[in-house]
Amino acid sequence: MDYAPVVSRTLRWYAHAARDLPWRRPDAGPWAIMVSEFMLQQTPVARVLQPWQDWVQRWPTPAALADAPSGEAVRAWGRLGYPRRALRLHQAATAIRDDHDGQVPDDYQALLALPGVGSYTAAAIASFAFGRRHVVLDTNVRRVQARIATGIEFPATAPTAAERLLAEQFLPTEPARAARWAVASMELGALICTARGPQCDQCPVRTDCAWHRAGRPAHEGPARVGQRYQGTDRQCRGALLAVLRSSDDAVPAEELDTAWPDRAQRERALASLITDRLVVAVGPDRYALPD
DNA sequence: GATACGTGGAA
DNA sequence: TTTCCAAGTAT
Repeated sequence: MDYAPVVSRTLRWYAHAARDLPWRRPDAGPWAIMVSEFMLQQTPVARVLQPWQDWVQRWPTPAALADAPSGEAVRAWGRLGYPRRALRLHQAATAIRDDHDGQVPDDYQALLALPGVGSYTAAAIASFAFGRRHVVLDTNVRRVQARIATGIEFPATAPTAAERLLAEQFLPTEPARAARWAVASMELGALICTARGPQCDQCPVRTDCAWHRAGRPAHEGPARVGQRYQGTDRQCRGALLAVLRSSDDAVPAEELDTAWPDRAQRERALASLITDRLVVAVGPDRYALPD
């Protein structure tokens, strides 16, 4: 199948419809882009904008972040969620400072070796920051591909080998064009080809879309497993960490007690936070963010 | 491959 | 009010 027309139409659409996001501007370097990619993992753009500004201003280089205590990274992460990302970004910054002369690597494999960088993020940084040709397969692109090429409303739970092969067929040969396709196809998924209420009437490739041509058939198969939050260990961890973030000093255990009434769950969550190195025990029954 | 891992806004 | 889901990674 020749997807060149799909690529061309999408690039033409992106040229006028793209959002003006700060990490896409010419003055955003590889490090600023890398910070944005960490923050955007499972987190909407709207919630990332302010924390990203704060981070790149406070820590304009990987070395600047690496030289700060990891607990400060966790504190500055605020309520973005998944605070292990802050820790891994700090670890990645340390590796870049120590092993890459302070420069974000431009090579996919070197990026992939960094903590918190998986196949998506490595490809995204290589593509967006360095103009390299890579399949950038995020949730948006997967949904766009599923609809255009496969004719189904939603892709499988996890990326498959078939999806990667399909993505290769879309990817233009020329690196700069491939990089533009990567960001443009993500944008199409984020703005038009959305999970709920897709705007097919505004879609530049609706005539190329197998799902649209088929009359937008509803998704078959089991509904996705819902992710509960209320009452979970994750919520408990979040509550405990919020207390520690708000304090400049170590916090006595009694103060954590007030943040989560269930003792067994609280202790289990605290232990897991310590295992994850998001929290350290300092002195008898006192806890703090790590150094 | 399934599961754990935060948070908040929109439907 | 409940459910869905948002530029994933690590185990």
